[in-house]
Amino acid sequence: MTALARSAIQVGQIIQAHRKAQGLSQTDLALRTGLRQELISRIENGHEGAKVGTICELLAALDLEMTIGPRTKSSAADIRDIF
Amino acid sequence: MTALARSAIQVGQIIQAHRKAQGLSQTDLALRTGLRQELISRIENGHEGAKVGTICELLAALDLEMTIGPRTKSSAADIRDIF
DNA sequence: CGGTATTATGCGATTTGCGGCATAATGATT
DNA sequence: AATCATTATGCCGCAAATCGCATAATACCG
Repeated sequence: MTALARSAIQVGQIIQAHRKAQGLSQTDLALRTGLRQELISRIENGHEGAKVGTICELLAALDLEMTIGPRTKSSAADIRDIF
Repeated sequence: MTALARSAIQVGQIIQAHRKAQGLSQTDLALRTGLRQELISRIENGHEGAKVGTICELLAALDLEMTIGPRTKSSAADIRDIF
């Protein structure tokens, strides 16, 4: 459900996965965000230098959010360790 | 422990909080990352257009990581709901 | 196969990030 | 208050992101 994003490549993959899961085209996302389809394409393919603001807009349009916390190896397996 | 970051401003606040918590100055962080103190200052103050790569470097230097998932209201309280 | 939607890519133009340096503003310590 | 550490700001220059448009490549469907 919640995915790790330590690089731009991972960010792109996550965005693409959720966009597809919601049945949206890059153009749809572009219309929602005011960005351009070409840019979204590049970002989904791991564009290293995308801006934070741009990413946030995309995430918001996809009803996603970003969280920041201490580094962990896995993401779901050791939730148990919290308790 | 893990904080929500829906905007560049929040990203900056989180970075600043963790930097201080680790007893580091902006200059210290700059040395670790190869970035400049001035840039870190601007990012901590919510620089909208910072690059994703730059943010990732800062997070890594602070032993933090970013995760992306569906939007939720609270962050810790309803972890219980997962089970 | 043919046509259409979707995604990827190249390019010129404009905007903007970031390096780099200087310095102002703020904060802490004595 | 004076000094020193830390953080914030302004400006220049270069590199790069984004725009905007065109179009190629690919996938989808009848």
